[in-house]
Amino acid sequence: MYRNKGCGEINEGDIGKEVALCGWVYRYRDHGGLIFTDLRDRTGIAQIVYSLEISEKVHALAHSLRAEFVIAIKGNVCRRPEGTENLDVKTGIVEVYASELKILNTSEPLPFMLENDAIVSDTLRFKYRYLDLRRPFMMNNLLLRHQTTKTIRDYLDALGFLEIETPMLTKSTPEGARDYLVPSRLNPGSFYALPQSPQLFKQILMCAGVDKYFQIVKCFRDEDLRADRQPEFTQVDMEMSFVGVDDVITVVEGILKTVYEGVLNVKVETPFERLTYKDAMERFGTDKPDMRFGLELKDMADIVAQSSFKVFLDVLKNGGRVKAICGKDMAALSRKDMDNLTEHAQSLGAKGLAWIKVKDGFESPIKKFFTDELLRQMAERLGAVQGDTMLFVADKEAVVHDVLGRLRLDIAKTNGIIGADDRFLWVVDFPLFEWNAADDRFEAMHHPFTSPTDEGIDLIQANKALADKDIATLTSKAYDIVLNGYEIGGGSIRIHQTTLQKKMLELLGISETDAEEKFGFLLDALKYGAPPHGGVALGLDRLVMLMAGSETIRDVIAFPKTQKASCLLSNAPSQVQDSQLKELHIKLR
RNA sequence: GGGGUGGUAGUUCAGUUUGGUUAGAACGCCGGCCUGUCACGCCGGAGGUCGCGGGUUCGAGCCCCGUCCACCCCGCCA
Repeated sequence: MYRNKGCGEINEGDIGKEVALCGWVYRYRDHGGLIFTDLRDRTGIAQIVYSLEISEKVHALAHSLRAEFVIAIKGNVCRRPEGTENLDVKTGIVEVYASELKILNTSEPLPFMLENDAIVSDTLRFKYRYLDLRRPFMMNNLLLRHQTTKTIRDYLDALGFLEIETPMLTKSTPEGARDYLVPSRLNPGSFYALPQSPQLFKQILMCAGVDKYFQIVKCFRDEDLRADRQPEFTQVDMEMSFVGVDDVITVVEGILKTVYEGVLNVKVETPFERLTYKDAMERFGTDKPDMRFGLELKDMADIVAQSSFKVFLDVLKNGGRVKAICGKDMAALSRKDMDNLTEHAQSLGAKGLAWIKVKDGFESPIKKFFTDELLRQMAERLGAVQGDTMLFVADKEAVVHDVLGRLRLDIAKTNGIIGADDRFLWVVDFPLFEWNAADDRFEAMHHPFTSPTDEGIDLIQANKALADKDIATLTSKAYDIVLNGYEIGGGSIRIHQTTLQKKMLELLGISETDAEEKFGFLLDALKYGAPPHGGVALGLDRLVMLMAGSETIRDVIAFPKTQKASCLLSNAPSQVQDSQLKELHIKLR
């Protein structure tokens, strides 16, 4: 027997007992006649004492211990002498007097220190991930992720969901992200694609009568990486039959509430707040607003229309928008600061950034175009008080929202006004289509199987040719779940009738042959009694990242990839032998 | 594809503005001392392809050109 307790599990109840512990030497403090080591395993840290009075032999051996040696000890648990307790450590009331010590393995000096707060470059962390993961906060992230998936599995199981696996070697889909391709040896010139999501298969499971499906599953998208995006990531994928939007939302709210309360012990109020896509864009300039602070975008058109500022007036005349946000405490910024901020806004696509400081009256290069009354009205609408700066963007609506939405985030971060509590939000009523100017056609905003709202269905099935502007106003039964400004999930009610699905594909400009080729198997399945169904997928990595209070999903993925999508631990991707390529009928260019 | 930040000892960084003797610090590492430490302490020591390649120069960590890697962002991510 190596051990009968975890290092972090010994406590006052063990005093007087002999325990056997195993683990890594986290730190050693050699006082000559008395040696202490902090012994670490997954459960925590225990202080081991090696004393000449217990065993000269053990004491001598302990002298040779170094960081990250793997050892097994036996010894008596004792209360620490009064005044030497360490209340920062869970086991800090007690210590173990080693009567036996076995060195199970030695360790070379480490490439970096394992302290929680040690700053280590990502390059080293990824190359020596097994060392990085030994750090308590990383081990905690693994634990947190496990507890989260376990809680979700249990919760969905209790609701009658079946966990079903879908293929990893599947078919390339025409829309969406770039696919990872896998060559088929048995079918020269043909390729599988790794799934971007199990979308079609889960809908087909509904056609099979599975009723409630879920899967915690890897998905793959060959796109550029970000702090919150990896090429392979994990979805909690779900699909349900005979449900509407509210049914799906209720399940997700139940999951998140249970996870937060069960894993983090944080109380969560349901139902979550909901915003329509339109309101989210109007008020926050984004479809994934961070609700932990205000600084909302305000429409200024009616006020600035009364001014003589030609820039604003021209924008309004051309159908553009003039909106503003309140830059808290930004009146103290210098002219140069404001120039930098303007440059920043321009880099985001704005033509410029107009500002009016509230500072013993108003101060601005454009002040002369506004009467005092108009300035007062604008400050009032924005809630701008002494010390604040009003920031204006005038442009096409999309630019105004994008620029102000980002500035809003920047300002909140700089001023530290982001609330401490996590804020869940549903964004609903997404547009059904999105205009793709580059390809000169409409695209599905969510995906081509998303159901329009009921009014939309009526319109589409009225069998009249729809004008582009009508198509653009159609909304869908799609929903996103947003947490602290991150999209942590999304889904929709699907189309379950062949006729409507065909209409949709038509509107998307996907030919019948193409549709048949790409996802004919779904269209077929809809013919044979497909039930109404809908679902959702949660981004597990992002959810756990936010639960862990981390800034990047790499911290909650055991073996993440770099920004160039390589694995520094295994050195993937790598070249392969010519013979392998030959078997796969592939010739490199 | 584009913009930005960084790369100097095992690690984290300073040194680059203004080119000039032997490239520093802290932590870690090695040796010694130490019986109540917990980031133990004290004494001593070792440790460098300044990412890589080229150029300018009497002389390059520092200037110029190229390139690689990591990170952040834009595009992209239904």
